[in-house]
Amino acid sequence: MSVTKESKARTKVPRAVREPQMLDAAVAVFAERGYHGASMDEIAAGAGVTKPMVYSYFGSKEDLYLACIDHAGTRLMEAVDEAGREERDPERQLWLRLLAFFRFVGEHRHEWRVLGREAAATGGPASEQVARARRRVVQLVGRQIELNARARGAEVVPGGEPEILAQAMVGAGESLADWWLDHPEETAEAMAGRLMNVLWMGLGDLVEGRLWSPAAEYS
Amino acid sequence: MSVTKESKARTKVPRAVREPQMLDAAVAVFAERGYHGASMDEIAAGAGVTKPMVYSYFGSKEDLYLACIDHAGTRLMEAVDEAGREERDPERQLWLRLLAFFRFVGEHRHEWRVLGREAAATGGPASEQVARARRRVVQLVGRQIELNARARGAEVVPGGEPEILAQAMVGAGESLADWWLDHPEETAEAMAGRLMNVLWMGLGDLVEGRLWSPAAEYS
Amino acid sequence: MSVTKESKARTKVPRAVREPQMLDAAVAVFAERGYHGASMDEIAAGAGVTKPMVYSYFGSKEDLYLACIDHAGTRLMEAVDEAGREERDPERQLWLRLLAFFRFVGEHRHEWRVLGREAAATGGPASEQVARARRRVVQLVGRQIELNARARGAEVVPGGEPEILAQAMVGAGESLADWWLDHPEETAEAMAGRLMNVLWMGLGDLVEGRLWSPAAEYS
Amino acid sequence: MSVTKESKARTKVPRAVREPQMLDAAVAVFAERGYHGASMDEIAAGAGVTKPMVYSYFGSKEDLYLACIDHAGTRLMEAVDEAGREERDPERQLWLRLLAFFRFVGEHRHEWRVLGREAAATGGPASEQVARARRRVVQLVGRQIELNARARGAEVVPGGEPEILAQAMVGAGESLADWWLDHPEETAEAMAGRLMNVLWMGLGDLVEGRLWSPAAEYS
DNA sequence: AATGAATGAGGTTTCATTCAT
DNA sequence: GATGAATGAAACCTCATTCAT
Repeated sequence: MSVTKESKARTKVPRAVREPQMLDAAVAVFAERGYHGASMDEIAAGAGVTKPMVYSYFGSKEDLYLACIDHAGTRLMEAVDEAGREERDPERQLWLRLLAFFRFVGEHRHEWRVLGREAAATGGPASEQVARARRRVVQLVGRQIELNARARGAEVVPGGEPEILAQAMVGAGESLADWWLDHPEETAEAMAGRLMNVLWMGLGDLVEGRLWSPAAEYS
Repeated sequence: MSVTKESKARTKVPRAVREPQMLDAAVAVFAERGYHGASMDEIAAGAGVTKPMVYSYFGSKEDLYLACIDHAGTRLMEAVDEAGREERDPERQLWLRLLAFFRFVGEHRHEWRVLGREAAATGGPASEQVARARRRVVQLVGRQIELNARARGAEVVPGGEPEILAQAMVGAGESLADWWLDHPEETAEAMAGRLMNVLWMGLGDLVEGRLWSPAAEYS
Repeated sequence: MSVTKESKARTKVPRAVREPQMLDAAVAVFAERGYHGASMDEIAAGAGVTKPMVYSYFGSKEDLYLACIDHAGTRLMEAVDEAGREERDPERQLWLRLLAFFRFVGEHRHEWRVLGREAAATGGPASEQVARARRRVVQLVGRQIELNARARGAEVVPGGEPEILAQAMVGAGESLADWWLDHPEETAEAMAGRLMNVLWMGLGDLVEGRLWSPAAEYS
Repeated sequence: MSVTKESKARTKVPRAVREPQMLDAAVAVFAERGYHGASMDEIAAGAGVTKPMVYSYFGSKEDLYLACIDHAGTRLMEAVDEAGREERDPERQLWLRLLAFFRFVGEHRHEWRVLGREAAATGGPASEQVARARRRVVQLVGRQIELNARARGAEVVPGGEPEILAQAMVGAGESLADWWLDHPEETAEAMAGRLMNVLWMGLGDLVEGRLWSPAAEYS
């Protein structure tokens, strides 16, 4: 008399399971289409639920977008933060974190995309949230730079506040990441190395043959 | 006695005048809202005409977008190209062009925006056009780097092909430009100087106090 | 106390009910205005729903049109086919089917209209579908003619392939049907009789006083 | 000093030349797209003039349409009328006029199309005009039938008023004409012969081998 | 006589959002 | 908790029609 269980197995999935599914689907769609181009229909379909479910969980399109920003920002911060936690040498710590950044970008393209500048074009109050999340990343990089400066004995970084340099660094990183997408034969290590070279040694040193290389200083 | 001219003079403006008006309005709206977020109604209103006029002149939203890309890309290229045409010293040429770039960005925020990465999210054949325009910019920067490397005696730039470095450089520039928008108290010279510092001397030099400065070398 | 049921009962009608409602409304509007002249607004209003519902059910105007063609074509075929299924005498079978055709036209003017030549003017892939549906009707008539010819001992119908004669027959039928619309005092039997006369006996016989009449042969 | 004449040769074309050009273009577009589907832009372009010219000549889209109907109707009437003017034998006269009809259709597909049933679907006051034009054709055919009946000694045509038979005849003719478009290997003579067979001899005679043939009776 | 420029109204289609079950 | 059904608003685009030159 009992019906087989699989006939209608889509009922009563706990929130803890449904929510991440939706977030993932939303991140993927937002990354691919942008905020305005994304449709709640596609997001719901991608998560395997119906639209009213999405609304019941996240309230509105904008709120869902904010949740995506939070989600992606937090995960990126965690990955980068954890990467150099044990390391005491600031230069090596920077390297480890740059590497973690590129690995994150490589493995979570979608997440990084929604943090990118494209997202800021929304215009509504979501722009603020995106800007805040991005600023957190930039600040983290800024602190790292400051640390390195202090380690070398400089009280402040000359030539610009650390945050400005960090801004440039993050932009360079994102740009390189984009280039990476079209050249998947490169490794995260190679990409991180390039960024380290550009920023750490400067073009000036590069053209005179002074190369920064992880192998030269760390086993 | 005479009314201000702008109040309601919307009759019979020749095409050569209307078209740039529309292009400007379109660039402004696309920059502010992104491709998907922009509405033809708003663009038309911004140009002081009705929608059908815009369609009669540009055919479709996508075609209008392409025209904007072309317009902005060409103007940027011209500005940067002309800046260093007379200069023979590659380093100073790079500086002049960086400066021209920032001046262009400062004076044509909208134009630069539509060339940014956001534009690539359209998905249609417009993405190709945007990518092409951006690649032209990157290639120009790449050639500049190569020139500088050769001037210093290096056959090739170590640490990565010039195009990759250019990619990072453009990204850093765009990121700095964004930061600039929130800090308008800075001058284009200061911004260009910062980018020059980051890229030319390298963080490594910066933290040891070696500063590149235009004032030091050029009167 | 109770209000009439039809006033505003627009909530939650299941798909199996709404779809035919929409089809009927669409057939009516397409018949009256033609494909280009019909507006989705009017169709939706006719079905008592809003436009998005129509799109959600049928996808696009052209798809809705195709569905109408299918619907009408199938119903006409069924009516005509069923009419003579039990009859063994070919002549009487033809008569029964002609009668069924006119009855269908009389009771479903709209359906017949959308199958008419007007439909072919769409230009898109819908024209193909309309042509196919019409061809099915013509083929059915053609087979009927062939049957009659064989029953009278003729191997082939002289004077033209059956399909061509069927083509003329269908055209004559449609034209008579149109005339009928302006002269509703006539019965379907009278109309079918006229067509039978024209086609069966030929003008040549008619002018010599040889009349075919159902009453003369069938009680 | 004098400019070459060809540079701007589109000024001052007399009305007697322009008007037929426009009518022809309009007939072509209306025939291909139907009333609603036709655009004044396409018509103007097809005539090689600008839209305001069309409006100055014909007033409105509907008026232009009416003019097309008139034009086509008149030309068809003239062609058919002239065909049998000298002929005294009614049967041969019918044959000559049927032939003229098919020749007209073959050579002026567009004109015939706008007289077809498709045109009646406009809904506005134009429908009346179309109906009137069509009725003129049907009446002409009707008179022809009556003439033939009288020639054979019948006072009235039994089995239906001549106009009804004419209606069927015209419908059959139009349908055959449509079929003809897909089978251009047939000649106008063959088509007219088929229609003559269907209508004159009747299926009843055909299936018994009694064929009407122009060669048998007329050289 | 002729036209480039311009528009208001209306077309199809999509989308975020909400009921009623 | 979950969903099919439904909608209002707004998007892109077209078209018949009219001025001003």
